Amino acid sequence: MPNEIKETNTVKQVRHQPAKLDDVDRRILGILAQDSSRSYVDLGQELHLSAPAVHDRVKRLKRDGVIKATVAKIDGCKVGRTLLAFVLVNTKNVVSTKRLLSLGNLPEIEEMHTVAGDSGVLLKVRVRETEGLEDLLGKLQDIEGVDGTRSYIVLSTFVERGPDPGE
Amino acid sequence: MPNEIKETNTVKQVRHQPAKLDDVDRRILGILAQDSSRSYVDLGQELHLSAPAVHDRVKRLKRDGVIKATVAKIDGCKVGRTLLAFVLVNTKNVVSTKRLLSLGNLPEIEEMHTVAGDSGVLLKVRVRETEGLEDLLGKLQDIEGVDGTRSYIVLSTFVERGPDPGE
DNA sequence: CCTGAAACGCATAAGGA
DNA sequence: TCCTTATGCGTTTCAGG
Repeated sequence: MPNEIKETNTVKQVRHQPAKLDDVDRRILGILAQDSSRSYVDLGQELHLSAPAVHDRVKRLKRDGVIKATVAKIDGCKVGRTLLAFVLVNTKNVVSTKRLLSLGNLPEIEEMHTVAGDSGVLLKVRVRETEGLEDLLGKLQDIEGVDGTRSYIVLSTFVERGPDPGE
Repeated sequence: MPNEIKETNTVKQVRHQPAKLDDVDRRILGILAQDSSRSYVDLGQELHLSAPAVHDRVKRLKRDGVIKATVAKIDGCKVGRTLLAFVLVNTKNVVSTKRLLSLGNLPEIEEMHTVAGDSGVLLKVRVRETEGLEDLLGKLQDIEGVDGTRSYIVLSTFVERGPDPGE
C-alpha cells in the first residue's frame, strides 16, 4: 500500500534533537546525499578509514534516523510528468485543512506542507500537462472550506537536492 | 567540488522525450523511489523475474536517465536545520534573476526554480533557526534588482517524495 | 572507535532459449 | 527480453587493540 497517508508519513516540524555528528559523519552524509551507491571501501579511501569503520558510522546514521532512506531519484519528464508547479491553497480553518491533507496520496503530489501565513497549505505537484494541473486544481477547489489557490508554474529548475549536512 | 552551480545542474523545463516504459519498469521505479537498497534477487521475486533481468532493466533506466541518481535522504532536523521555508523572490528583470541564481550554491538552499507569474524565483530553504532565514533574506535583498520576498514558514510536512512513475 | 581477516551474499558478465 | 550459470567484489561479521 504505497502512497498512503499514515501517521508515520507526517513529519511534524518539531525541534528534533539534532544528532551528535562529527566532521567525518557530515562528510559521509554529504557524499551519500549525492550518491548512495559508493562502496564502503571507496568511501574509506577518501576518508582515510577502513570499510568496516565507514560501515559502522553509516549504520549508526541510519539507526538514528539521520539517513531516513536511500532512494532512486527519478526524472519527472522521463516518466511523463513534464509540468512542475507549486500551489498555495487557502483554507478557511483547520477542518478544511484536514480535508485537504487527505488528498496527499494523489500521485501528482510530491510535497504537502502546512505553512504559516494566510495560505494554509503549500503543494509541490508534478503533472503530465497543463490539463493535469487543471484537474488537480479542480479537485482542490471542490473541497469544502478551500477558499482559493495560487499556482506557480516552474520554468526551469536550477537546484534540487536534499538538506546539506553542513558545518 | 560539491554544490557548485554548473551547466549540468540546470534542468530546463523543456519537454524531454518521455522514455518508453512498460508496466514492469514503472513498478521497479516505484519501488526504488522508496528504497533503492532492495536487492535484485528481492525485486525479482516480487516481480516474478530473475535477478539479472531486473538488473538489465535498472541498468537501462539509469542509462536513459530515468533514474538520475541514487541518494541518501537526510533528516534536516537531525543535522541541525530545524526550519523549513519557501521563499518567493520578486526580481525586476532577467539580469537580476541571473544574479540571484548565482546564490544557488548556498547550503541553505535546497531548491531553486524560476517560475511564471509575477514572482521570478522560488526557493526551498532549510535553515538552522529563524535567524538563519533572516540572514538569507538579507543576502537576497542585497541583490540589485530584487524587489522583495515573501516567505512561507513550514509548520508540518505531510508528504515529501519524488516523482510518481504513475500509470 | 578503529583495524584486519574471513565468510557470505549479491552484483554482474557470459551465453543461450 | 528473459533465463541459468559462474565468478569476483562488496558487504558484513568477528576477534582484537
